[in-house]
Amino acid sequence: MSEPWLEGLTATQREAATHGKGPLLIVAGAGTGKTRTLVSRVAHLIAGGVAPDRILLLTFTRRSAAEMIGRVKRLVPALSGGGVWGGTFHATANRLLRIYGDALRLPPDFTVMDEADAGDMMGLIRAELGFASGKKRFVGKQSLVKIYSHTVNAQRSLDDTLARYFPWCAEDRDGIARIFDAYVERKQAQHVLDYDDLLLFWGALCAAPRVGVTMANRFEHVLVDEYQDTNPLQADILRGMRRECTNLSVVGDDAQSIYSFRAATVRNILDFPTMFPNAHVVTLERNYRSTAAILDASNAVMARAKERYTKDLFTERTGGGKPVLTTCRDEEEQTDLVVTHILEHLEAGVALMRQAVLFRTGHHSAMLEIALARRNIPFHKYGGLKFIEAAHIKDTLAFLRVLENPYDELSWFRILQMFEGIGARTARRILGELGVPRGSATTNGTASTNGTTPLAGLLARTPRVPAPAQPAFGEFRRMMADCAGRRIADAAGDEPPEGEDRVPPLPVQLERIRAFYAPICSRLYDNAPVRERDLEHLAQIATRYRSRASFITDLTLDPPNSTSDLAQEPYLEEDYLILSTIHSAKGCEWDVVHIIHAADGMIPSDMAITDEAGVEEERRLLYVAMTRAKDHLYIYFPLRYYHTKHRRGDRHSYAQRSRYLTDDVVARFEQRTTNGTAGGDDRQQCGVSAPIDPRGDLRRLWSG
DNA sequence: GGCATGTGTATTTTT
DNA sequence: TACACATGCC
Repeated sequence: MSEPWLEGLTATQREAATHGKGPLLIVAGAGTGKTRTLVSRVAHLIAGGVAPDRILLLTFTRRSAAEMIGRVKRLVPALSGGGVWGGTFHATANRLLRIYGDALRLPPDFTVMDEADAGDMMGLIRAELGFASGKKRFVGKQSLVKIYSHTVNAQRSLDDTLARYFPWCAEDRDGIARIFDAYVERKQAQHVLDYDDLLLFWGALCAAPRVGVTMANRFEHVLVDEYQDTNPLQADILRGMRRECTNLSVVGDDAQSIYSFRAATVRNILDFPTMFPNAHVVTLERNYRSTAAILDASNAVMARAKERYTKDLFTERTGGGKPVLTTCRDEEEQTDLVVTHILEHLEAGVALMRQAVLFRTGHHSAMLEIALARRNIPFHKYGGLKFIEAAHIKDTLAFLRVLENPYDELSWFRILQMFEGIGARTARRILGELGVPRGSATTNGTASTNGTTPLAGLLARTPRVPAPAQPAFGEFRRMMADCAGRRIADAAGDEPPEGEDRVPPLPVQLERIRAFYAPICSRLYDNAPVRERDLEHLAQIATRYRSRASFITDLTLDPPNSTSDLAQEPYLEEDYLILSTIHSAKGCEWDVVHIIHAADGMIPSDMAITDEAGVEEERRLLYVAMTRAKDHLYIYFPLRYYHTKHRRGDRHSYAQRSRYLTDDVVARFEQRTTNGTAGGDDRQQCGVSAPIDPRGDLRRLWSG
């Protein structure tokens, strides 16, 4: 065939891949070759003469963008230099705003803050406006961020959002509104954008008369993956990006929409033909991934959904046996069995990388991680806590952030409180002396009052600092001067020349910061050596970057996964098992999939079952998890959950099987119930020598 | 004004 | 249950 990028596609897939101009909606069920189709489509466009850098591919994670572009390159070898714009909505927004931001009077040195930073800023404002010390508890800072974010992303009024999603906060409405006002103003004064701003400003850019059109027309084709998990604001952006040129392809599956907490709505995919008239619709229903038995069980779960939009998937794959539902005595036995099954498949020739353990929340894998580490089974965990959220990482980054954006109050605040004898109060006073702007809600000036930045101010003169902090503070000023490529001025107001060329390279700056921070780290936290290793890891990442700005933004927009101290950094060639939250598993597939903690309260999560929509979304979550499996699917249900961890006795409660595993669903599984002797015998049978945990055996003495 | 202790509360999933 | 927040002591 003369078009290798279309080889092996079915008629429907080919129809989607070769669609000409105008809007295209691909409704693609799980495992129907969606990625394959999208990749082929991009290759087809390029082969047809579209310049790669005039193609924008919006994906859910940076990882999937990179993977897809890699596959396109393999299909179109001529495309060596790359050039296709790929990434998340947020990363793309950041990139476009760095180019076109002038039109919105966006300062060129803006930095991006993550959700935790946003929470801290909300907390600061909440306290300053006097909402922290009332008789009644005012809405907390994390909740404030959630409400704010949901309001912005859903493009609804605050009243609406409160009534519908946060009814228990509705009585604080006026206070919330005041805090939001101050929050918006302060971000502006400090040259910072939060996640939502990235989208909001991109949207505003689209609407700008001249630049908007220029920006939009820069792209001949826009393609969006996982469209079912976009929110109204993102839909608006797409509309703004496609006013004159309507080449827009979106791919999604309403049965896999699992991000409503981010204001994603399935309406986007359902209303696509209305929003973009003359849209061509292609539906992919044939599943190429899973065996018939796995698909049958997955379909059975979805059959009970309250609302269904697509038909059942079908497959012609046979064999592989029924999926296995194992009822375990407790989490410990579940862990034993998972490890046993994994090793069995490994012996049978399925590499660890082809196997995954999926779970609802990050900490559900805690016991398993310990067991894996003990048996020297390498693993890589996706989802859960990011190491970027660790205090020592945030501390270190605060220095870089201030160097990049001297108006960044939160980072200043964080840094100042690292010194002995400086707490919140003193830190706030020093912030004032340095002239860090706080917006007009407080009387401080705005960014450019006296033409000098807070950083220049710090280097020009030492603020009043309590005695215990003084030695370190002097060192701090020298360190910051080094990193900024400046000198400490002796005469006040005598600011040294900019001298950009004297700014040391990023790794050198980071080295300098680490040296300064090391004693602080061991004074502030207990397990300093572990943290020090994390910082080495951070330095390692930094070597890949030329610019400080892109290092900082990339870390917030695309944070590396948690480096669990138990998991030894796996080398690239080395085989390792995948542990993942179900959310992070979206779009992936494995030969063998293990779903653990299929108990009510886990799947569905206790937190999610407050309303029917939540219960339905959790159902889709289980469906997503199940449809990741190609050949073998195991679901585990621990009967008992212990309340106390290390105490004597066995206070426990009995769990219910996940409500989605109804009898008709279970009938599609091979059911196994252990009788308390599962671990040891199995291991001997399959010839795997696994050390037995003495503590586990000990516990059996009083819990069996 | 910093820092430790005690009480109360949210508690998930990700950019 | 762990963590954040607020009060009280140094």
